[in-house]
Amino acid sequence: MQKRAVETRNKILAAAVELFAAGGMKGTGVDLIAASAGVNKQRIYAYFGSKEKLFIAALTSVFKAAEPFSLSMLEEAEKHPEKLTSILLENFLKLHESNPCFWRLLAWANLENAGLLENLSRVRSAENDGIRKIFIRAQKEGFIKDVAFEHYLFSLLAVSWFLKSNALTLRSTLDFDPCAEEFSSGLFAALNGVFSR
Amino acid sequence: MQKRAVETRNKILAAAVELFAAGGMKGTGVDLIAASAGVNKQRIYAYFGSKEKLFIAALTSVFKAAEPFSLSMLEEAEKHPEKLTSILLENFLKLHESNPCFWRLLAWANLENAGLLENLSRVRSAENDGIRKIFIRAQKEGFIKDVAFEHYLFSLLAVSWFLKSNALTLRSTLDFDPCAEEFSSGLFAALNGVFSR
DNA sequence: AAAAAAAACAACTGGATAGTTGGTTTTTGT
DNA sequence: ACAAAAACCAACTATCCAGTTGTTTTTTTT
Repeated sequence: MQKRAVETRNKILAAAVELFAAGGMKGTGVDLIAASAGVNKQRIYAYFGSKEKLFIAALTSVFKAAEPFSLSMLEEAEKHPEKLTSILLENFLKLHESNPCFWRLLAWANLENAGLLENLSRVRSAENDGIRKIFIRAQKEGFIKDVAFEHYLFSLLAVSWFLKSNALTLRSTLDFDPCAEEFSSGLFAALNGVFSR
Repeated sequence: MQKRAVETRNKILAAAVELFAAGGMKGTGVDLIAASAGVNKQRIYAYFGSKEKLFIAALTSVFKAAEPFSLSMLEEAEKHPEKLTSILLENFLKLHESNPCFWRLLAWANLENAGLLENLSRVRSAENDGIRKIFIRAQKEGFIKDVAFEHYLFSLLAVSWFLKSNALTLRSTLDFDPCAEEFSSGLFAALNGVFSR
């Protein structure tokens, strides 16, 4: 594949990420993606085969884009194991905010394309292993309560996810505003507290 | 409106809840809903006006259906304030499992129809006030750590939601299985622990 | 400069689907 | 029994959209 081909492929992928994140798979037309990428329609079929395959490509693409983030996070956590919980939460949230397509694409996939999620493989398992090591060290050094790593990680992922995915519903259902910056910072501090010994 | 009319209206609503939960709004045809309800198509337009209005009706319907659940939960928590955390978590999860359309419809709405969520009003704020009272009592009696109620409730809602909404993605991303029953029970016990004094 | 790859243009197929319309039948209240 | 409400049937419009095809133009490689 020539350079130009790679470029147009990337243009398509970028547009697909953006538009699929906004409208989901059923809600986004192939013609729209082509137009938005400034590319002819058949290029999509030439490079991706079908709308569904393009969606999968978009999904794995945002997954990979989220990786480099985690390295700097691990370094920071290594230096301050006593703040592990809030460091993780803040970075998960930052990841969501710097890459707004991530949670939406993932949420769409969970609803629309439950079947094709198995192919995602465990891209992130390396990162999770990194977190686990620090977690165990922090636990041994007495900074963190005696809970299983799985339960710990799951809770933090859940909180940061929920903060983004259900903000709208919660705002109208609860009597406090989870979108406010002071809410998330307070929440992170509180969780850091409860997980500390 | 006569009895029969109410019945067909309900048949339509029930089918809509089921099908919209499965396929979302864009992914579910009006003809399909009509067929599944065993009802003629125009009845839908006669009683609901449009597909979108039917969706809103379906959404508010599952919201109301989730209410009676919370009363028995509050009674249970009242008796065992020291187990408040796991009681809440178990009941949130039970609510999701006994009403599988709830989280899916809500998730669809968060993605597809962000705009129309404001009308949901605070159906559940009464329940939340009930939980808050017990929480504060449990805190005064020394069962629960010194965290704000908002942060506490939010974390529990997040965990129980995440358990359902992202089960598929997590299964292929993490190296443990959040769908397993022993995972959720372990998780609940762990959280009950960390929030206890 | 010629061959090959990449991309564009444009029109088309076929299927699905929201919402409408007009006429007929069944059920229900009185 | 009769009138009104409820429901059915069925065809129709208009539109949108995934995927295809054939042809022509541009770019790259050699």
